Amino acid sequence: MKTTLSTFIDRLKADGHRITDARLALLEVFLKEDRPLSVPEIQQLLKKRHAVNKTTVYREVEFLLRENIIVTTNVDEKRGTYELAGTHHHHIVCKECSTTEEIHSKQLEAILQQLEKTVAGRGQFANIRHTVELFGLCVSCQRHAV
Amino acid sequence: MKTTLSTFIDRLKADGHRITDARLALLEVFLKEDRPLSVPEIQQLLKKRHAVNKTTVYREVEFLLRENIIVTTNVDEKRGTYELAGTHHHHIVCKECSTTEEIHSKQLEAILQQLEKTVAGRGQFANIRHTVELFGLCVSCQRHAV
DNA sequence: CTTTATGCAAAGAATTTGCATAAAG
DNA sequence: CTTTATGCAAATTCTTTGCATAAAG
Repeated sequence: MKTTLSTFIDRLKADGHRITDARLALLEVFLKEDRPLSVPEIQQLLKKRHAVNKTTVYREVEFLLRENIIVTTNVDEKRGTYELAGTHHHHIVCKECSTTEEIHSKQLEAILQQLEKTVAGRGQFANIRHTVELFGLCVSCQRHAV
Repeated sequence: MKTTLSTFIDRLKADGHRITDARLALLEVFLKEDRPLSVPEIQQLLKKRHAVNKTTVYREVEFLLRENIIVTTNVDEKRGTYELAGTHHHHIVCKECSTTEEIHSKQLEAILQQLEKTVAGRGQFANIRHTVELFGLCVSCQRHAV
């Protein structure tokens, strides 16, 4: 199934949530960018179309997490980063300039699922999710390297 | 090979770096705790033996990263976390209380190596490293869950 | 109307920077 | 001595909180 704005709107309405300008704006940004975004980045991107207050962005991100519309990624050590949930995949991120590419590996996914099952089986943890990120130096930054 | 304090000291001396109290204290904490630590955590732990200024901790962490003595982990979305480099492994972290357990999987490691090789082969990224973290709810937090 | 979302201001963390001093070797 | 490391204060950046107002349905 394809992820579109109206899918999300329907889902939220069905669960009795309100459709507000800010909420729509956030969803559009996530759909358009289709990559991990931090709150400051989202705010920056929103300035162009429909400025949303910092606090509201933080709260809306929490809301979208609760609704399982977005998930946490770990492409930035120091800031929370989020992306649409449907599109589960991993990234390779440039250590210097943060350029991001997606990585797809069925094999990796399979191993991770198995691992999660094993860990869950031990009974120590439930409700497991994972993040996998690769980091490297992109071509352009390799050239400019010292 | 076992990782001991004197190994690190020798390595640093050999590279012409100074052995200072703060540097030793940081190394000891990393060796003792053997888990991902954030700068605020390190500072807290150091208070007991040999208090080190915040700024110094940040700078020392950068130094140890440059020397490849510690590496970045991603167990905390919002803060930088670091652990000794030799002991490469992954973690499962409780979303609620941050209790951490190690995860070892040769299979996972093998896939990741292969993946890194593939990505490197495309020529777009060099010098690749990865982070893998699982997140879940630990037994104790499952009980207290709403 | 009633509830949920928003914005603003202020507080709290985490991280970084500049500069003067101290300590290592 | 010379270089490298340290500490302190101040500035930045990211995130959270309280409270009053606005908007959704």
